[in-house]
Amino acid sequence: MARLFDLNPEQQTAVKCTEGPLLVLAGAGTGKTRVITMRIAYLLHQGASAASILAVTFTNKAANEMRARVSQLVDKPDAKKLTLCTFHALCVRILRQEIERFGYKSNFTIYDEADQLALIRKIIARISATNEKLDPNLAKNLISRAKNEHWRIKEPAGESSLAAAVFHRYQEELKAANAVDFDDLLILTVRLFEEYVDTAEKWQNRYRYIMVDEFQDTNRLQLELVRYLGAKHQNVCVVGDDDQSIYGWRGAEVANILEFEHHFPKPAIVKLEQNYRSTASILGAANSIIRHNPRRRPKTLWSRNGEGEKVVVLEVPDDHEEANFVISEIQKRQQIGNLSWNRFAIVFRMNAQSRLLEENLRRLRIPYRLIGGRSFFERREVKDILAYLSCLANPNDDLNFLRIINTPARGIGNSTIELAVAESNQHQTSVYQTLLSPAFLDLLSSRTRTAVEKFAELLDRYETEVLQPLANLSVIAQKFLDEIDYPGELRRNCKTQEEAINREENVRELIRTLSDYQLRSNDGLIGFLAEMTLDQDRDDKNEDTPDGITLITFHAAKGLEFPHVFLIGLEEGILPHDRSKVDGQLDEERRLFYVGITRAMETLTVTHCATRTKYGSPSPCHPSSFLKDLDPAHVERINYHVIANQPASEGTARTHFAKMRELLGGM
DNA sequence: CGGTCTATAATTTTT
DNA sequence: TTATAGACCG
Repeated sequence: MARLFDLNPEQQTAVKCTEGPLLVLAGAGTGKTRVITMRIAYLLHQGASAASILAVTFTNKAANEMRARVSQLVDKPDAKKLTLCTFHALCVRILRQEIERFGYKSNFTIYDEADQLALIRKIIARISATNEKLDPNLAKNLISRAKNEHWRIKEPAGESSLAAAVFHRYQEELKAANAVDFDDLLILTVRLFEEYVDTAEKWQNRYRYIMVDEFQDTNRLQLELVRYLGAKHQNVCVVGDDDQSIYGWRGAEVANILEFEHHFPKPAIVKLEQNYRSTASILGAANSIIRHNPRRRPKTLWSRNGEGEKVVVLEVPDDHEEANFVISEIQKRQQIGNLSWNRFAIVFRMNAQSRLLEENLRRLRIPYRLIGGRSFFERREVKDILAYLSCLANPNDDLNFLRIINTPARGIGNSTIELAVAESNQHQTSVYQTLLSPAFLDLLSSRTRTAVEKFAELLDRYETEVLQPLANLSVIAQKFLDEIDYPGELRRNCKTQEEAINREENVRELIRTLSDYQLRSNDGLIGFLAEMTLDQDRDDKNEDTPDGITLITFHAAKGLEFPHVFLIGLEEGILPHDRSKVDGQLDEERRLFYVGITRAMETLTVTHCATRTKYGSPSPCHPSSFLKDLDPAHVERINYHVIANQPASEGTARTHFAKMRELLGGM
């Protein structure tokens, strides 16, 4: 463990404190991931078995990154035996073994938010009276909140009668479809531990050492889960930073980290305050902002990186000028230092703010990467194919079944489907089961009957094939798609050739992903589908990331770092956002600003506009109230007009020349 | 039923 | 400005 000497004293303490509860307060850029990975290596070195170590993260990305880094420190077989995953993946793993106690089958399907919404829409349409209206999105949020708040209580929350009815029905239908949603994964696992002491003990014994990353982002249920798992051995190490808690609006409880000792008594507490990322100026600015939050564990970041340039704060006339200024500033620095575009990030509060930037960057032909936007999985063809595969894995999942029952059209029309749904409701069976029943088939015309029988036979045949132990899933999937002529369907539904080609490529991509999956996993189709649902952020996973300026929201920027960071739109109403000025959410907005500041390694520029075009019309803006808290010792306020009137510097002129030549050359 | 029109509202989004 | 949902009409 010679590598231990690479760590600072606090980090070493955190790594070596293996027994009993441990709270690591890891400020931004203080080497948090390093501590966790080293701690895992240290535990193994001390003789702990890899199978007894559990490390939980929030995102798949974090889990993958951690696994990669641990793999460099420990033996390969050990690395494989570690349980290193997200909360939800851990719950899936546990529930695949235990869920039958709750009346589900172990091949349960996981509904993502789109599935949830589709189901809720269906239910609202079915049960609401004509004069009643309920926004499905609102209903989804109510249901999720109710499930999270009342998971101990069987009765739904006292919402409006329609919402309560939808809630009730929703839960019934999920169960009937042998499906669970994201909340259920946590709820059922916690309930499992609560209600079955022997099972709880089994898992407590399994995981002797538990680590939780980003603990400030855990919600109530995730805390419960950790409490149960760690109850016996108490070797629970949580790592996080209350100052970076920015997901309160999604149910994260900062209290979990602020009151850690209530749940795990007498923990060791280690503060990591030495920052390895930023200059002293940037940290000074960050400290001066976060200091104003009342409920927090005080920390003061410091670094040996030197003072660096002062943080620049600049008021610009309007949002167009803002975009202009930021981009030309980046262009200038890129040119002068011959830097790659990768080193620059522009950070904003709302996705809408990226628009102007994009327009400008496109016009100037500067490469950029826009982070965020959930797309791949919202594409119809991807959803369709996953629905097909889902039906092969769990044909009783009505939602997925109905999605594809007549796609491509195969002679099972709406009236037949309605009849089948009605029958299935009456007999409390799935639509698929209904289709198989002779009683139902007798109700149909001979032509429809043939179509239904053919479809049932098709599913049954492939279901069998998929279940073969040595089944090559991607080959089967491809064969299946060809047999139902999905490519044809795709072409028929596309207006342009271009669109069709694009969608076909998406299909190939998915099949390829399935093929890759099978090379590294033995969990079959069920496992693949779960992974697809639990890891939807797989847009550019395969593509090698090209060079470009990063455009990103404050939220999405957490955990990342860039040499040169521009925080834009620091205006009252945007950051802090108007919609968050109710109850105590101002703290979180401040933390958001803090997160933004601490992304910067070398330079930080903050802009705000005097006027901004909001919803089409210009409206005056005031500087964010947070700006006045910035320690003047680390900040330089620049007058925009002075810069604007400067003649173009040599660097800029050269840039323009180069661009022009490039343009001309291309013609 | 499906297309077009009009009113309305407008963060952030790990699983 | 723009996206979306509901109304409205052919």
